[in-house]
Amino acid sequence: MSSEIELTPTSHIVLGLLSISGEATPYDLKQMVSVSVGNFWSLPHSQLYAEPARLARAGYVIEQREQHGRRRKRYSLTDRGREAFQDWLSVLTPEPYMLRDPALLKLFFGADPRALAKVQLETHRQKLSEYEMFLNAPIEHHMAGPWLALELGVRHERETVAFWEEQSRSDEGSRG
Amino acid sequence: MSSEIELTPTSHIVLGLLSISGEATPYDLKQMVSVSVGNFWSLPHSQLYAEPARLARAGYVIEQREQHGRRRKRYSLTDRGREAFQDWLSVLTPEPYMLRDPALLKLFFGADPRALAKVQLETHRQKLSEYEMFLNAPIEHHMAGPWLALELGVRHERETVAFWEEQSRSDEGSRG
DNA sequence: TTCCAATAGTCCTAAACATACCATCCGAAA
DNA sequence: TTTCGGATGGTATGTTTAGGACTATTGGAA
Repeated sequence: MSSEIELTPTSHIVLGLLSISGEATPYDLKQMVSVSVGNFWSLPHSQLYAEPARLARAGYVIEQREQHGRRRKRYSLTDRGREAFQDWLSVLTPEPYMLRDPALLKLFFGADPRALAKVQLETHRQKLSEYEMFLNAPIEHHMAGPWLALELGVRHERETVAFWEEQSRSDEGSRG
Repeated sequence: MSSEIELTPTSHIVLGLLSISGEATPYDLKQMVSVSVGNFWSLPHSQLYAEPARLARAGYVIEQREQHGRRRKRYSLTDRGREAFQDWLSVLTPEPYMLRDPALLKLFFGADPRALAKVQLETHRQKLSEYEMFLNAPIEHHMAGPWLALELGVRHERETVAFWEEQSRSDEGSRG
């Protein structure tokens, strides 16, 4: 029965969140994503409805409808799903990462750095302070993984803010 | 005639490269991308065949076949294309940036940081030294945009390398 | 003169994207 | 007791992308 599908990053996010939470509706997933992985791996919420269904068809998760109210779909891992997730976690190959920053693109193609900086600083400072709030929150019980990911996020943001600050200070007429 | 299309980041990359080079075949674009924007905005080479054609249909570029040899298609900007590109360059909105790093995803979901670090260090050190070679290259004539983009790239890489170095040094059993 | 590597281009399918739209629930106020 | 709005929850749809697999052309060396 279970048709063969390719497990994509999206798949692993769903599997991972289910392995943390035990079970979840797409809406739950959406909430979880928005405060965690969503910070560094954005995906449209529609994916969080489509992907679990796809995983269910292939036997990685099971789908059960709630009995009352909206009869929402709740998903949880099957053994196959658990296994697939662990496999993915433990295979450490140098997969390509990808940074996509429209501002960087504009910078590259010659947009005015100072003008760009003005807008970028706003965005990135805000992001940074959001992250730092998490970092400084008095939690004694945190999971190592998310914590480390957050730390790298903060470092990137700090560096980015520093960069744009320099740009915003740089004087014009220094063309090569 | 020219059907209306949405200009995507890919479109702007093509327009931008054409505005720099005057004209180019898809293969040329491919080469250009691979040593420039490709470093921070990856796209499959097939896009560089499809996108110019799409832009041609909408009147942003014109397509002319070479007369001899392979009769390749050479593209160049129309006025409309030039204009659209400048418009894009000058509109500075806080568009979202995106970092997608499978390693970060694994880190988040609990992969062993030290094991991850081993692989990541290799990749990122290599990338960094590649960038630094560019930076140190004795060029007196460089364009400001690419140079700045490169600089930010280097800073990101340095930060990333530093992070993974710390992870690879961290001792195990320090769980919260 | 055929063989190979580099060059150059095409095509296909699944997945991702974006976003608009639709439906349900619940509590407050009219 | 209706009705209204906001939060919750979900679906549908048309493009675009991803990313290979595949094909073709060319020039040179054996």
